Amino acid sequence: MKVTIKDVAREANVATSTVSRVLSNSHKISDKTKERVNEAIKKLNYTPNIIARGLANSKTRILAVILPKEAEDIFSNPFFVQAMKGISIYAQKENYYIMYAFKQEEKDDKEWFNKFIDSNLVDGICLLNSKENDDTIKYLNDIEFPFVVIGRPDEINNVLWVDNDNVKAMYDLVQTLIDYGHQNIAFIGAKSNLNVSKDRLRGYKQALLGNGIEVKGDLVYEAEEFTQSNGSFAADRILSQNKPTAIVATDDLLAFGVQEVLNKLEIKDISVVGFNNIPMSEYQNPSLSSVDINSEKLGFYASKLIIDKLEEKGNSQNSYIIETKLIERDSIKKV
Amino acid sequence: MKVTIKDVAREANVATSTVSRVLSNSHKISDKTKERVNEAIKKLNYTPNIIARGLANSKTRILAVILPKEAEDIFSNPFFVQAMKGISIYAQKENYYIMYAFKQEEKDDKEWFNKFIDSNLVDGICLLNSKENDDTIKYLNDIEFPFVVIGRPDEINNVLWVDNDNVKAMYDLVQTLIDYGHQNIAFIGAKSNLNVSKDRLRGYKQALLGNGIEVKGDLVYEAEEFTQSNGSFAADRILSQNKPTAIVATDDLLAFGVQEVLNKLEIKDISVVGFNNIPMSEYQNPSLSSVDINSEKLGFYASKLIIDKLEEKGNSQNSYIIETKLIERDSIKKV
DNA sequence: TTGTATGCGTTATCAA
DNA sequence: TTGATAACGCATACAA
Repeated sequence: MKVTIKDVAREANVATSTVSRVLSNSHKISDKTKERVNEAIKKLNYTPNIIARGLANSKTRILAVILPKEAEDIFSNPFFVQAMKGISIYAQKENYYIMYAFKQEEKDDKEWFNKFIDSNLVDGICLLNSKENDDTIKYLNDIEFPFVVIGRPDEINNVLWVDNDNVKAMYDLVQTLIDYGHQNIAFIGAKSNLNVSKDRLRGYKQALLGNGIEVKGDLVYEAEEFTQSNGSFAADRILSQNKPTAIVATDDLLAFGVQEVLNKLEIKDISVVGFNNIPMSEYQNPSLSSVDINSEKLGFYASKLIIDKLEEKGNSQNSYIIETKLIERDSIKKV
Repeated sequence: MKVTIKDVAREANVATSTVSRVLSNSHKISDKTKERVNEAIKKLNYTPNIIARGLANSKTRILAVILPKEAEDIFSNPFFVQAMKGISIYAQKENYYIMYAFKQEEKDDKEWFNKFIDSNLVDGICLLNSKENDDTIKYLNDIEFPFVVIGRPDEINNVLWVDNDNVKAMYDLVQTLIDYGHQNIAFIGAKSNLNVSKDRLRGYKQALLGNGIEVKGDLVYEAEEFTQSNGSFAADRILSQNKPTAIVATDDLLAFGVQEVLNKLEIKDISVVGFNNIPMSEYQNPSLSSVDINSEKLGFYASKLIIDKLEEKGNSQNSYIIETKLIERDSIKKV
């Protein structure tokens, strides 16, 4: 039989409420009873029943991580697992539990969310959506359910979010390339409707303009999907019209495609840089330089934001900008 | 305010117990009250409180998925996310919830597990360990807590598990290569102490012997880790001693390393096949053939095993063998 | 500082 | 077939 607070109370010769107080470290309790109770707890190997506790104070300390139903890259992009890792690190530190679920079809979206929400199972939600400007953000906002988003949403008011500064990340990258002597730099992106895409393109343009370099249309290509084949296609396209000395891609998979083309054409003097720094990048030929977006930290601070809010820790911000880091490898050549 | 069973009872003019019965579809309840209650439920938009329900019948319908603390490949190997997806599909179908957690340090392992178990939060555990013969398997078995393992454990008695038939998977692969005319086939593995490694090596040997082909020591190399660089090292080693027409690797990352060496040496007539069919394989040059282990299905049936056990659905088996499938791509050449 | 009693939202037992 | 009520394990308002 499970040992309950009653057993501990009996063992320590106190009331259950006293045990409860010791558990929550109430300050108005004498040291000696505190000690006695703690002894009993240890002796009986007592662990509080989370469910009962949850019922009593209508808080479960459970978070739900919502994964995209079928992001094309959820299996190839380590972002998701890394973010989940980061989330769990802070959560565990704060004694929170984490559930996960893959998002459902659009139509029964609300109904499905309510299963989590109305059932009182989770205290907060962490959205790992790839799609931005999601209906669910609006919905959760409307019903005032606590949630946090990884990726800056369009409507910022009242929503917790954490993201990289994608303008700056790309700006810094391009600036570095310019510092290395590159003047003719191409840009390959995908999903141009995403904020992250827009921001990275903006950073690219700003860096060029900031250095008095013209932004040329034939050096910019935005593909449909973040895939290797789209990257190859884009590279072919750009190379047929211009001869850049460097190509930046907003995703490593795109960059892989670029490298594939360059290798096939035996072009060795074009630098390539990707984004996300997925594990495979290191093993490309040449090893691919990439901007690491710090996925684990994104998750960590998302977790922190939502938990701090739930715990009503006062002075908490409502967003974090996570720094990125250019990992320089062989694919960057100085001119 | 949340709407509870009481509100429904009042609305429908019945007792709470009646509502509860309707909820659980009790057969001894008149159709007309059933209808009346259901109307009230719909009208008030009532959703049962999972926590209260959990307390009342000491079952939460929550499963916990335990991920390895830091498997070297947890971020690069899509297995984990795919398995989690599979787990969630069956779980959702059966109205189960899923939590996840990364395994902790060895030392406070038990203590950490007890947080899940003694706290009555989860009904069952799903182990996604890479390490086999894990202490936790013994522990969970000892305390008789329901769990399922992906990957056949050493001690099979009473433990639920799901796995591929790794002997057969490799046997079939090698047999296919032999059918294609290959006679000199090399084997590259890693972590030789794992069951999966042993099984795949066994399958390799059986296929060769079954075809009257001698197993040569200089065609077999077992590396430390499942990494690309280890694959390269192994390929170098083997090529320095022998000249196989095909190389099978027990992991795609190893195979990537093999391909890297072959490309560098401009060898085009050696077939290469990997295992796990990670997304990148398709984009290798040449595209890498690989044995797909059906991760999602592994997860699905793991979920099914543990849930069926919890639901005490009688005639359930205690293990499933999930079929594998050779995905043939350009890296396989007929001799 | 500690104990008593009540409630959290369900399910289950016992009566009716 | 339905209703009243006692659990489930814990937290807390109120008393002492």
